[in-house]
Amino acid sequence: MRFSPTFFLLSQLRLTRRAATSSRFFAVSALNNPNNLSDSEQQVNHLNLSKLTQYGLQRLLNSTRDDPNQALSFLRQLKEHDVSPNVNAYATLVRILTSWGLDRKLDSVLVELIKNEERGFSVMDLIEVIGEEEAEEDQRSLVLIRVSGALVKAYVGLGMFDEAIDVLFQSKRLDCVPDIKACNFLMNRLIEFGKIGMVVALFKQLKQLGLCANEYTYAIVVKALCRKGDLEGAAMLLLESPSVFSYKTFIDGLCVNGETEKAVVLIEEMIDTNVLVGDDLRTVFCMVVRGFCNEMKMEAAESVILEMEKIGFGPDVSACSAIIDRYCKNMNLPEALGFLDKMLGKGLKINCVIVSSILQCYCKMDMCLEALEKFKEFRDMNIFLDRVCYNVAFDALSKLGRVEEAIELLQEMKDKGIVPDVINYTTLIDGYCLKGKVVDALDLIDEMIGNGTSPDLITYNVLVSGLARNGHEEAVLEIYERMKAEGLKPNAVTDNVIIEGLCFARKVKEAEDFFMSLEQKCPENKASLVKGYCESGLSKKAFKLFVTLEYPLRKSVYIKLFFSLCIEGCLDKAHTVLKRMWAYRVEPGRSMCGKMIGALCRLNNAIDAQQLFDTMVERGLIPDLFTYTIMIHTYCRLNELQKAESLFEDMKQRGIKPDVVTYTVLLDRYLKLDPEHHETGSVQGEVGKRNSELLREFSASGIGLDVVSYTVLIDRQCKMDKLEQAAELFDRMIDSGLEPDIVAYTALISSYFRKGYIDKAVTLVTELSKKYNIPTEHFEAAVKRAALKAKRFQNGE
DNA sequence: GTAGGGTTAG
Repeated sequence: MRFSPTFFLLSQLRLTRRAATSSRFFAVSALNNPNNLSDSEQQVNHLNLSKLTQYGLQRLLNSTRDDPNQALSFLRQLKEHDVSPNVNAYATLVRILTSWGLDRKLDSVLVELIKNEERGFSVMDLIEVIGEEEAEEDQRSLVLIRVSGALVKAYVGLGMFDEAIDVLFQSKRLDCVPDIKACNFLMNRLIEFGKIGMVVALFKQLKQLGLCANEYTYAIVVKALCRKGDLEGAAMLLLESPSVFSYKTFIDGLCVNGETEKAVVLIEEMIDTNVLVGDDLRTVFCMVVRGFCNEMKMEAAESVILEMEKIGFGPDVSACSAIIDRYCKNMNLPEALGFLDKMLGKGLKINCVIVSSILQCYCKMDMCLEALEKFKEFRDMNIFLDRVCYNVAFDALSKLGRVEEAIELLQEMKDKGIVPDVINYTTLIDGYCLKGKVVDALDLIDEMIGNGTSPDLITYNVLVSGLARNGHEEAVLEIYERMKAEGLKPNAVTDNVIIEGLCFARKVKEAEDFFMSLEQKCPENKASLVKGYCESGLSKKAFKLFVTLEYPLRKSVYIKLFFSLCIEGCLDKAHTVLKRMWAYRVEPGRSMCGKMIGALCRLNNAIDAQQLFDTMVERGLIPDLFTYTIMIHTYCRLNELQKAESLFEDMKQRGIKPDVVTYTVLLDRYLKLDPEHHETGSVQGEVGKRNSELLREFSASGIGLDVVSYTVLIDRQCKMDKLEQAAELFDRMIDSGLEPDIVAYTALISSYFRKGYIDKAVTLVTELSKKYNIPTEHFEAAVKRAALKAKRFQNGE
């Protein structure tokens, strides 16, 4: 057959038009409408297909070479009659499709062929048969290249990489240079699947086989080397084939690998030599912005935006969204909004990507309500919100326990014509599970499947977690089996959420049984059992298991176990957990450090608290006000004033303002430091000096006093026998709207007693007992003791 | 060049 471009085009158009009708219609029309049937189709209809010999079949196929649609129709009808065409028939069909340039049809035929394991011949046989064709050499190799290319694509599409590579080498053996497009396709997908090593090895082998790599091939291998972190190797390869395409890939590689600065230098060179212009330039600028954002170099990122503006790119929405997203991920909402404002002023149009970052930020900062408000605001501003934005709203509502409203929002989204995807459904399923509405969660699974969206591993993990946490162990196991049946291999997370979930539901026995049933118990699973035991109040059992796990664990395991043991008062064990954590260099975050320091301080374990504190600072985590204060408090309690003072200095230097508690803690310590000598005037010494300093600083700071700080000051005056000043402070506290508590009363009362002001003491006692409903008998002994003391004092004893 | 969203948190 002669190849004519016009003819080729026409045939394609016709095929497209026909393909638009359903295949069912196609088959039926072929059978029911005899007038439209070609000779060969009529032959098929009149034959008993199941008795057709392979030879006859091939002849039939051959007779359709002028109409590939009919050839395909045959294939379909044969399948319906359970006839498997042999290798020769397939070779004929492949030849027909190839000669017509119907690549997509060829692809789907080959995918079907590969999937069908009962075909009775190997795919290599097919290549062989096609290779042996008697046609002209040009024609033969054209067909071979097409078919091997299509086969590679088909295998790659099914994730069968080894087979794809075999096809490449097989066709090479038949003297056909592998299709470069297919090779590129294969290598690209290998990268996607993280099989970087295979790409590099394949490239070397193909080059040895004489493959003519094009610029895309080089770019792909550059990408692979960059993924591996081998930037030098990538640079070397770049020199071999320096196309703009490869350069872009390399620049991206630099940015992704934390070498954005180098990318900038390279780009500057390329701008100077006019190699990079237009959209290519814009693209690499965006890469650089993203790179700087990933490296947290925000000034650099923002300056690139300015650079882009200078060149005339205007505020680029992609680059700007990268910056906003980074600020949002850092939970720096003011910067994010400030930058957005600035850019809006310069003509940036806000879009749903930017909106989603901002909404997400609110949620992360535990401001779900605000996120929802903003969602509505943006929606009412007529900004198009896509399924990602909706999903953030679903998540916010779910976390607030308002899943029903999330479902209403889902309807709103659907009404706008947005089809929910697997992530949308997963979020909502999580929402139902969080509320314990597992039946509704299961209904959603059915709904999504009905809408043609299959649950994925995460969906099932969410579901199974919800089922476990709500104590439905049979359902858990049922879904677990269903996952396997659907080819979704449960992963460690699946097993972990089941173990922890069942423990959460106090089904420890079931959790243990499940754990035992696992064929392979990974360290993560054991860690989850530790957490599960903690969850159900079995922290000692958890600890026993924990000590046998001699490898680093998830941060959350240490934290959970640590706090559980602290609550149970098992301080030694808690300490062991902490030491293990350090030994394996598992770093708790700032808030966790703070909490752990708090727990250690409450146990007066200043040494470990300090060590954790120092580790925190070393790792660049600045302790917050609470952490500083609790450390200062602990040192005060342990009478290590020097350490307390240096922490106090330290926090002020870091710009963390001490609050009323911090000042009170320090003042109280100085006050109590030298109680014996308060009357001899030693308060005028070092301690007293510091005390006055602190007081001045405290009042200068403008921080209002609270009940505790008033009490400390009252106590101080009492200890110095300045009872009038003490009483004055007491009144001032009441005047300022504060309610003196029992401690405040007691401080003054005891001084009155001590100094023999029995009447005043009794008045306060009466007031106190009335206010806090305490029977006066509680004070009788004290009153008697005080009265006796006063009498003795009067008698000069 | 499918930016940004879903799982093991107290």
